[in-house]
Amino acid sequence: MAIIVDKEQKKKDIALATKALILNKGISNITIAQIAKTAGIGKGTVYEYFKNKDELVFELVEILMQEHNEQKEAQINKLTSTREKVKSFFGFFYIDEDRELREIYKQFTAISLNNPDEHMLSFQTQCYFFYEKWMETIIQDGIEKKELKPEIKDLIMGIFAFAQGVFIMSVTTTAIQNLQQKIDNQIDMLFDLMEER
Amino acid sequence: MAIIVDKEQKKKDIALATKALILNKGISNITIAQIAKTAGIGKGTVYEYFKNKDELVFELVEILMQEHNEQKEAQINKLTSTREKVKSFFGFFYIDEDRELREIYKQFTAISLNNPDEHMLSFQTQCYFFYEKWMETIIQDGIEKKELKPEIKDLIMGIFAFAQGVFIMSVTTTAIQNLQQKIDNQIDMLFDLMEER
DNA sequence: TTTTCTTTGACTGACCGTCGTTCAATTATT
DNA sequence: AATAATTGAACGACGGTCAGTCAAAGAAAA
Repeated sequence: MAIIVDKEQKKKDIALATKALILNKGISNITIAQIAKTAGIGKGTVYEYFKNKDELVFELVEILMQEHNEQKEAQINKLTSTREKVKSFFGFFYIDEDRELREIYKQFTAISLNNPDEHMLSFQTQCYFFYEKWMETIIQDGIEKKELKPEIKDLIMGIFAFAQGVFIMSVTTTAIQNLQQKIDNQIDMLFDLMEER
Repeated sequence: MAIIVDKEQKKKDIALATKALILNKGISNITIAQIAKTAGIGKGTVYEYFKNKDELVFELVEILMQEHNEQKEAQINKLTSTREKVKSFFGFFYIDEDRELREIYKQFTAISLNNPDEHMLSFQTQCYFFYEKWMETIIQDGIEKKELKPEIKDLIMGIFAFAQGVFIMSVTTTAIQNLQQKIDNQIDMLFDLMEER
């Protein structure tokens, strides 16, 4: 046999090595040559691990989202009120700590809109159901603690789409001045309607 | 003197000539050479009217959105109930007649996410405020007719973001089975809460 | 008025530089 | 020796540029 490298690990290493570059310039303004140089490898090697530039962003999204989910779960577990848990969850779209993932997510969304690639599509679908399930457990907990009316279930997933939509607007227009306020308001309105008193 | 062409008109002509191509293949999978050939002009001429490929999509969005707004306004004016007016408004995201604009809008959103170009940003911002104002007049009318409680004003713009978000999800995942149902449901829930009885 | 000259804007495609992608050669390891 | 991994030169496709061509139309001359 010969050298055996952990392909998955090296893929991650390359992606992480170019993270800063991608965050600062955007994947569409970077060349493969730059990527290779930054990662300290040859241009051809990039293609051993990635089909194309877009896949680099995909890999980064997967890595950062993994990290993010773990951190967020720990954060949310510290909270007691369901309202605060939900706000923390959607904090992704505005809190400073998540800025990097948010930037990558933005670029990833642009890629997804252009090329409905098989892998990316199924990944995004998995994410959707993962977050849906997660949110359900948070809400179910609130219902069982008699904090919330059961009808909230029908409405909570709407916040998902709302947050995503207003985030896109905040990037593509100059009309959204305070993203946090917009999202928190929506959550507050929902909870004001759905809290047991 | 020499030939004077209506630059604005010719720009529109070129954009419309390549509409089908852009709709079918997506702007990122088309070459300038193809565009020129399809429009029956030289490659250099394309650059007389457009800075780059992205601007072609921008031009198409402007043209089709103009048309769309006029048609939609006529449609909405035929309706009487505020709920139906709002549903018709957001029908943009799912009705078959708007498929072309929707496809272009999708590509335009991807472009906007990548390059926060000055002109596009201000165009999107204008659109945002235009639609906001339009929606306000529809809602105000409903309030004056005692169909709706005034509090609906705080909630209606949320539907905008929601619809945009769920539309993006319907493109980037396979989780959204029935977009129309999702949007109509949200509108119905809002109106059920906000109708005077 | 007719003819010729001059100017101008529109248009073009050959050309250039860049960049994504490939692959034959090389290196490293067992 | 055999195999895995790496590499960067080479290739080809594409976006964008620009020097030159052309047709229209006013200006000048006859």
